[in-house]
Amino acid sequence: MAAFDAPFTPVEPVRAYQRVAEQIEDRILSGELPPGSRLPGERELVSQFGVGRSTVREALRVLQSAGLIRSRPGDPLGAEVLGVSADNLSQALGRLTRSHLCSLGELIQFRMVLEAESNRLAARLRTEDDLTRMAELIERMRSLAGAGTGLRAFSETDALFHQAVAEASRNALLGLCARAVHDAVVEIIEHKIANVADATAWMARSIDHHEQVLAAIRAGDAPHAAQLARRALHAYYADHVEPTARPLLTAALEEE
Amino acid sequence: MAAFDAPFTPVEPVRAYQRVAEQIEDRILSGELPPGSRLPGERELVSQFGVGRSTVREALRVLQSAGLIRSRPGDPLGAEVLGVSADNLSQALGRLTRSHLCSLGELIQFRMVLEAESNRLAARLRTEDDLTRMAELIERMRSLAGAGTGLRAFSETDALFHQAVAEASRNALLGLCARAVHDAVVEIIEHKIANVADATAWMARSIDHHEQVLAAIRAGDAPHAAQLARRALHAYYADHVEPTARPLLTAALEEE
DNA sequence: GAAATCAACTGGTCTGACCAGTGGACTGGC
DNA sequence: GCCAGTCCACTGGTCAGACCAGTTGATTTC
Repeated sequence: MAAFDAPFTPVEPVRAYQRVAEQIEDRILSGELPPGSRLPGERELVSQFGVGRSTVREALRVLQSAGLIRSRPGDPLGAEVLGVSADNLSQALGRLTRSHLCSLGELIQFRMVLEAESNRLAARLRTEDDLTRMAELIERMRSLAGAGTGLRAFSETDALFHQAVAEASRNALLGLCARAVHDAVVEIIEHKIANVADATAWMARSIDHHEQVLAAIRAGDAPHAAQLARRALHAYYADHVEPTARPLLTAALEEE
Repeated sequence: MAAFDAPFTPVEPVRAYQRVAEQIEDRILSGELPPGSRLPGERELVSQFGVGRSTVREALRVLQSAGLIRSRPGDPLGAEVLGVSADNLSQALGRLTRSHLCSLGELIQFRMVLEAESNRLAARLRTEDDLTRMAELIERMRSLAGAGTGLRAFSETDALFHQAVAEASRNALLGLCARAVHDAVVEIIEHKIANVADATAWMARSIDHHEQVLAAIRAGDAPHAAQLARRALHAYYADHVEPTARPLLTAALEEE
């Protein structure tokens, strides 16, 4: 049947650097080269693959731009394997936005969807351990806010809380994407974020929000947990998006 | 205040190829180099940037692996600008799955979320033009199924329908990501997809589903439109995911 | 006028070289 | 024995020049 409309597919040449990159990528993704391990030096790879150094280097460039490895001049151990992360995703999302293929408003709306779904699933599937961990993180946020140690440590704990929710939702992909979108958003309106007028008040409100989320998740109230994420993001970002996009953002607010 | 916890950030060296790649990427993303336009030849870029050819080539490799350009040996016009697409996203998602950082089940679940939300928003925001276009595409699917021209053309029209829904939802990002996830899924279980026992029956069911979606969107019944996407994906893929993931997939089925 | 030929390109690859930076071995003084 | 300083082999980053296979368009040939 498949022979009807496309008996043959066009064959395009495979470059040498592609096959080198593929071989290395396969070993990284299969776990044979775990994060933290080292690749041989470039000159060693040259002799192992039987190609020139420029070919090896182009392959390494591709892997590096995909965030799979990192290399440092002078390092006698060779390039370091980083493993797969969400960096590449957020980079791609940032490009989409920068090229005006999608707007900041769409990014925010997308994040509303992801976090809401994360919360919803967490409310249904969370274990006691998940709840304990989330409560711990909120406690840590509270102490950080009290100590006045600045926003950076607070934001890190914030991210950990979201990660804990993602774990409780039993879908790592939701969490990874939400993180990627978050990073892309921060990259775009970073300067405005840094200008939070009163950091203390902001942290207090953030803690309050997280506690509500935790309560909803603990109670297993999936719709409410989802709605909390939507509302919080809308309230926080609505003023930052293009005025024309605001009605669309509001359209994503209610499920019903 | 920011001076408290991180007065200085570490400065890492910027490689020459990075700055070359950045300059070109900026021009592509800003629209100054629209899709279809051509970059100068490598030797020309060498003299414009004042760097060696290997540096230029590594920069082009990075851009090419990001899907922004494409080059072909012997082409006197130089590398072609492709613009931003979802390819990079699906590539990143495929890597996540291949490295077992997320499972096929999570991918499917993620797609359920995206398509459901796309349908929901489309049901609220669609215009008459959107509805007309969707109806046209369903008509085209019907004629393709009747003509027995094979699955490929049918699947293309299918993709166009989903794109039309995404347009109606006024959030391109949802559509792009759904497409990326779709591609990643196809890449993983491609062989099983190709083995659809009875293509005719499958196409008939697909058309039926699309008609239901269109009806819900036309009626403005957002919850129902969303639910249709969830159910269809669940019904189609539930048998293909790891048995342990099935309860999780089912958990994402109902909103309530 | 159509077909075969040719020459001037292109990108892909290889080689060999140099540089700045890194880290371990070696050496000195204590 | 220990620590500081020096040194050197080696790394990745970059450059220059070369060759090849393939494309393209003009030129020649019939």
